[in-house]
Amino acid sequence: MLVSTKGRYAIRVMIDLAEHDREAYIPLKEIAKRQNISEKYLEVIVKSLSQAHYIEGLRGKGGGYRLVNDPSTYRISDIIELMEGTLSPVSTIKGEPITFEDNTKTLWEGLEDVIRKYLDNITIQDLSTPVQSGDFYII
Amino acid sequence: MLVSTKGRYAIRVMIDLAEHDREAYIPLKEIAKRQNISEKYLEVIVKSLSQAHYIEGLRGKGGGYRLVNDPSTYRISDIIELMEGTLSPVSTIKGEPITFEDNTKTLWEGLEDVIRKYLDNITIQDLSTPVQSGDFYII
DNA sequence: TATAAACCTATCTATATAATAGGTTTTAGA
DNA sequence: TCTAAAACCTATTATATAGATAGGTTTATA
Repeated sequence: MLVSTKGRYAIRVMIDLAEHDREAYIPLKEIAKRQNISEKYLEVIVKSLSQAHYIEGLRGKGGGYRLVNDPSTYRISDIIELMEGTLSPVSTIKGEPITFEDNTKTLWEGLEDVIRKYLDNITIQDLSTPVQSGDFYII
Repeated sequence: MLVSTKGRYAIRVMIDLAEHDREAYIPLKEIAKRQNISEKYLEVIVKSLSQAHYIEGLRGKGGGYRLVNDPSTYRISDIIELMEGTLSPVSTIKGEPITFEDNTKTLWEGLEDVIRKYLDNITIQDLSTPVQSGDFYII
């Protein structure tokens, strides 16, 4: 498994935020309910997203989270790399890259390459249901 | 991590066999030494390869393992799928495919697709140092 | 008949995954 | 000014997976 629930849930949180009022702060409770993920586990995930300045939190009543930038600027590759620590398809030893035997070195490098190329070209915007111009919000 | 040591070592065993006398049976002990992998752990790996009829073993003195087919017929995708159980980049719950939220379903399917396409087109032969016509064997 | 090999079954340990628990701090609004 | 709602913080726990190891039995060959 290349992408664990942390990576997957992080993407869903970002999509959720992208699909709702970009100016407003959305409470985690709401996201948890919509995405059917425990609020406590989401806390773990948004912490990373927040520290990376992908999202920002506002404390206190009326608080929540919102995206820092436009959904089109968040590449899936970056989110996964943030959450998983790497995009490499093969294991590393104590954080150090493994020493590949020559024969398979290019195999794994090439694989990481196609994975990265694919995920580089997909953004949160691509995965978000666009807010229709006909939609209206109660602000 | 998409590919664990099981998948990686399996590929190395296959390459090792491809690079040596195709008719002869190569003892695991030799492969273990060359590849610097414990013989006991390799036993676990060759068991799967053997059950899948990718390689065949011969017991007793003078025995060992050899490839069943030509190196060009072994796709890396198949070997990894055999060893890891899946080529899917995301986790499954109790062996059942996870139910994806619609937004990201195509994301993960697309990712599995590019991974498979890449690995489908590489065979054990591609990773093996070809036996030169100038080389000679003592048979 | 000794030796070398595959083959078999079980066990083990460390790490990563996936979460949960129980708080403290901050802020808005009644 | 108090209360509610929210983020934020630190620690713990359960389970699964990864990555092996141990100790044997069976089989074939020279």
